[in-house]
Amino acid sequence: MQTRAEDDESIAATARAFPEAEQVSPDIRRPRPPQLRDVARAADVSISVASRALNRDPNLRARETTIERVFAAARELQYRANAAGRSLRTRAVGAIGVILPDVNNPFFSELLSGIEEGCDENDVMPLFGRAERLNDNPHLLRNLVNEGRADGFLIQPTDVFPAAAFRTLAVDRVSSVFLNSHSVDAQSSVVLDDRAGIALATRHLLDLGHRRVGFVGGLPDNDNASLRREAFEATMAAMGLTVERRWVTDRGFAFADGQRALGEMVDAGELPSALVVATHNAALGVLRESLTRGIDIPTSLSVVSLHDSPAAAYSWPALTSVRMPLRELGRRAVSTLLQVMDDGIPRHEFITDPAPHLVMRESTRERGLSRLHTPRRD
Amino acid sequence: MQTRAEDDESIAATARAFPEAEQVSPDIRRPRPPQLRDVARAADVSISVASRALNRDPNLRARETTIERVFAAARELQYRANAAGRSLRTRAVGAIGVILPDVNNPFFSELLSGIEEGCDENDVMPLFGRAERLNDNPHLLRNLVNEGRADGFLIQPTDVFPAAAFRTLAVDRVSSVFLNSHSVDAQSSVVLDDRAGIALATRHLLDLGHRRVGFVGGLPDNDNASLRREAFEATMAAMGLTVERRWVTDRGFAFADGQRALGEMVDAGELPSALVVATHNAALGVLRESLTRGIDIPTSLSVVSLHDSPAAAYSWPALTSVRMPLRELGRRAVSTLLQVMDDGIPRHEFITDPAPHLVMRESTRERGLSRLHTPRRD
DNA sequence: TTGAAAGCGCTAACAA
DNA sequence: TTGTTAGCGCTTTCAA
Repeated sequence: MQTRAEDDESIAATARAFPEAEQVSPDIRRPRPPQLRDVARAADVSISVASRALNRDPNLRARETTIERVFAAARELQYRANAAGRSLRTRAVGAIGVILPDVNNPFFSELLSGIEEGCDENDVMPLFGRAERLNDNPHLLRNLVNEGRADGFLIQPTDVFPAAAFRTLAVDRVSSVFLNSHSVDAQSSVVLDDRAGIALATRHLLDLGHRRVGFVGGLPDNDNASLRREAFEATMAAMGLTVERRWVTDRGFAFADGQRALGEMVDAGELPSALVVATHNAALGVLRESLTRGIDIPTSLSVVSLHDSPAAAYSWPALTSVRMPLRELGRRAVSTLLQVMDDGIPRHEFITDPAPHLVMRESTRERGLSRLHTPRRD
Repeated sequence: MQTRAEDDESIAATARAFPEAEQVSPDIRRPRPPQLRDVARAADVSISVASRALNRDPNLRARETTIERVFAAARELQYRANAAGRSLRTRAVGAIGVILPDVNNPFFSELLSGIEEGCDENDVMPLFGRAERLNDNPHLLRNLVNEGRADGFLIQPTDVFPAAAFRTLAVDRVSSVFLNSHSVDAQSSVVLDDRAGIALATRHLLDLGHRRVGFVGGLPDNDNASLRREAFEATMAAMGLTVERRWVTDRGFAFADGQRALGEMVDAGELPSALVVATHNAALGVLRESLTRGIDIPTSLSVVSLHDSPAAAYSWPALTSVRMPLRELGRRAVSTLLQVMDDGIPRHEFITDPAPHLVMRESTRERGLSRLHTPRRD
């Protein structure tokens, strides 16, 4: 039996642990979610029949009515299999890590939708992570795997990525699919038809009568950047046009790179009459720099970019761009990853359908036409 | 001993199970991650001592060297506790769902960083989800809980949110914290000092000599919008200034709402000399509309917005804005959620530190000053 | 100061 | 056609 002092201390300890316990009613505890055994009981079958019915085990030879009873019970109870129990048994957690750089890049919105669609279709859970986080926490990917939180990864690499973080994936033999990366060390990949996109953008300018066409590209040692530049040069060459060196830049894919590219072209002398910009953010940078420098787009310079986004409609002037099938990229990336996880065989998928599509806005115009809309007064 | 026929059948079965096994070398299998038993063996202790040492169980009375041995072994093996095993036992998974609208809103980048920081500090895993997804899949949150994938939620609600999806959280007694929502039905919340932010923006304009100041606000039945509008009116009143009705709009927080607000103000007649815009995207819309309509910012109209983002530096002209402590909001939201999950007591936190901070760019100017930088030619 | 063992929810091998 | 049961990796109670 406790003394009075002990009673007091015990009460005090309780009070410290629950400083506002009086505000919490005891029945506020969250009820236990329904379990497989509840479903089995409700359907009047054994737990194992319930499990095999819900998982559509082909080896289960049961009456159709029995199976239907199980499903009805599961629906009724809003049963969802506990992920931990299942994962412990199956050594797979039904979740994939999705590592993207720079989540606020406006063009990701559609990619994210596609990935979520693919996940919904295949009943897996996406775990989104910003690539920046790998800098603070280089073991993140390995930890995710070792903790059994992710079965595989979707990764969009960039120039500024900690490549070492991805090496460990190969070492640990974790399935991963790279998004729109033509880099050779991708184990598996799903890529867009960048070549067709750039060709479409370039031909658009040629169709408008432009002949002095420049190219704002990515860093020279980036595989995607080289591919896009080659596609530009090939399209020009197919028309019998040569590309002036001074009108081709390779500063990078970011907003500031686009600003710098246009600035340097201006400083170097005469401008081309039109520019293909290899990526969306750089094109926004070009637009911004043209405002700063008083270059009128599209009257004196037409600009078209690879990749579209909502921000393209918001810019000044609204940006003409080539819309790439990013939603499809996301969906296919998920299904490809699941296949790779299933059989361990690397795959390289190429998305040609739907094809790239030109979205005409205000930043391109026929060569030599004067602008139509209200000029900004000064 | 097996017969030849049995051998054959066994081989056939293997082939069926691994249809393209010849392409996969046998050692390509992913090695089993280290387990607690491996750590225990390496440290020469029992599995239970290892567990209690790693979890810093205060009831464990063990030699310091023993504990150190366990940690050394864990480090050596890169041990990470399997989440499924732990979760099965503890009924908590160490993950929180983070539901945000409109991931590509540029201002989220900093909020996301803060949330990830908070998660790293507390060793929990964020599961990001776009609110749009709740439309396709209204049971998402409940499923996440019933599957044992998330222990609680961080939610940023908006006008277009399926409120019903959140009701179920309360019904199911799932801990959740609302981000910067002053809405009354938030069980718990962490909010910024919007009032101070709006006051700072307004005073900035007043300090520049503006007296005819307008306000571009959110929808009238949005709690945050009302609060911001009241703060604006209070700051004006404190200076003895009245607010003209026609210079106050309540179209909403989106880009297009800002465009529409300015358009309607222009159509209605004389403009104020300065505008406080209650949110970032709407301010970008105001800037865009001013270009369309040939209104020179900041010469004829100064614009300042609540909330800053990288896009503010990219707009034309670069947007002067009030930087709110979004990173801190993210960090505190995580720690608050963990507290609520721990004791079930709702909390309402108010972030005043760091204080809102004015970021001067190009969209505000002293009343009556002509512009300094190179005008855009026409 | 340390260890043995039960049991979390599920799947699948095996038994009936 | 259906049921019983072992065991996935971990934490924690209880015993030593």
